[in-house]
Amino acid sequence: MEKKVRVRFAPSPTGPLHMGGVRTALFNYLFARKHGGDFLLRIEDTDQNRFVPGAEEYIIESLKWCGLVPDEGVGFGGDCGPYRQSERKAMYRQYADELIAKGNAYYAFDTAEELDALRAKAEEEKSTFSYDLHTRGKLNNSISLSAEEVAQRIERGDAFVIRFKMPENRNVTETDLIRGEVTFNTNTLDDKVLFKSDGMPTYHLANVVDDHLMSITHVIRGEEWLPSMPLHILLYEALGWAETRPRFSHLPLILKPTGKGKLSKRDGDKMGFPVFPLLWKDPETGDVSRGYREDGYFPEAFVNLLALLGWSAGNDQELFSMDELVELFSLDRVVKSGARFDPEKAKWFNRHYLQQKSNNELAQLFMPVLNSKGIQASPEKVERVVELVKERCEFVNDLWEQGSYFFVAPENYDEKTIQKKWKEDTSEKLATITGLLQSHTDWQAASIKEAFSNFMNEREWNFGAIMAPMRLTLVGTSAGADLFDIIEVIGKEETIARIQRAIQTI
RNA sequence: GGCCCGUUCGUCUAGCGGUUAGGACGCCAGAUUUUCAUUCUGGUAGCAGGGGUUCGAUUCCCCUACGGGCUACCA
Repeated sequence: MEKKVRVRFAPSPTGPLHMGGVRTALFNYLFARKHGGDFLLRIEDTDQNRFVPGAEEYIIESLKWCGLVPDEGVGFGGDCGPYRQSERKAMYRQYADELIAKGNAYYAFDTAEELDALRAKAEEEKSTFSYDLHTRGKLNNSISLSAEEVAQRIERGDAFVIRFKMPENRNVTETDLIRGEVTFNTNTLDDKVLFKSDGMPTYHLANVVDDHLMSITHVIRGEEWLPSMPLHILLYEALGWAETRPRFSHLPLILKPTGKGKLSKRDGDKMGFPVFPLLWKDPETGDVSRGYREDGYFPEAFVNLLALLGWSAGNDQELFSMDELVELFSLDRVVKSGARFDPEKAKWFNRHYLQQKSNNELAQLFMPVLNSKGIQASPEKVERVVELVKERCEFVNDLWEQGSYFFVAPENYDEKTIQKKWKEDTSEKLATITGLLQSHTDWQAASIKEAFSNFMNEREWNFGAIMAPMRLTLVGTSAGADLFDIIEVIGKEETIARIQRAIQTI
């Protein structure tokens, strides 16, 4: 019988979740849903020094905003708890001890200072220090020291760590679900610390123990973990869990839009796009990092763009709902190479989703923006404005930039347009038109336009020559929605007032 | 330096031995629009290099180059 699929997203609460992290969560979520399995959230807070207050809450809120709600985990309940590693602290030591008993791990008493010195010395000699089969015999550990001394040191309360004893000259081969067969020779690997002197496990031990205890079937994580895969596989073996251990998949990294390396917080600041799902305020420095949500992205757009960063459906489709992603997702369609993030395309996704929204829905999102500008307007008017300007918008906030003139009169007029379009007789003609507007009663765009047209024809005035300056008086620039729609929406009084004001000003 | 992963238009990608190498973003041009934007149509641009294997390589293998990751008592 096939085991039920269980995957986990296991971030460390050391700061806000990066969009790469969200993508990892998304792929895990999609894989779980696709196979009718479970998606868990585990918090890997084994490093007490790097704990950042608020980070855990941020992670949970981010997942919720994206619609990636875990079936189990911190904040979501479940039978395999606790899901916070700091709360599982007590159970890790026994596994470390078991490894020592089996000869797969050993105590090491070397201090951080001693190891630092060794590393520094090696660097001077243009080599690298590695705690491995070549050096372990010369260092202070339960392999080099006598059993008595080891017992004595422990008795005495000397600080120690527990290290994995990397076996000699073994090829560890694994078929990564994304990358295919990958092989490592253990001679190139070092003796990683499994259990720290502060009583906490390291990532490696905790991760393997928890994945086993939580019956995780598939580990889907970033490529930065690929080098530690052999260690993890060896740990499963040493603990006797080889038969049930999970399969591995390593996702490609998300790279900077330009330049070298993986996407970082700095890139967002520098190039003006968010790298975090939600706005984040650093509790230490007070620095604020923008978020996709606060920048006006719709969660469905964010999810969609993330999904396409390293995955494709194998055809030309680029727009997917969450349901479609679940339906179509497959690990073997994940790309192997790193993906440069393109902020321009991100906007394009949002534009698409914005255009899909109903006028009513957008009006409701736009209303708070208006209110924040101190503008009160009827829902009907807001909806009408949305209808007229939404096609030129990418974000809800663009509605204001594109449609503010529906609510407030222009304060100044574009110089270039004045010079190009405002002729000697323009003021006079506009004044005449004011009269026409004054007497017009059927205040509908089409009707006004018709009246205008007739008026122009009678006088043999050039339609275009007068429309441009007229637009200028109402909008302040030569851009904007259909002129007669504007006239209709702002109303007779306001239209005339704006024209008159412009005549006086220009 | 060592280990591992990767390499198709500027960018994201399709391609899984025989294709005019397809799509999308961006960019450019034209059409529509009384303006701007939208929309539509068209265009620009790519298989890193060198060896093999094969009747035939973008596709398979090797080497080189380049890119990326890891190399902590961090995850």
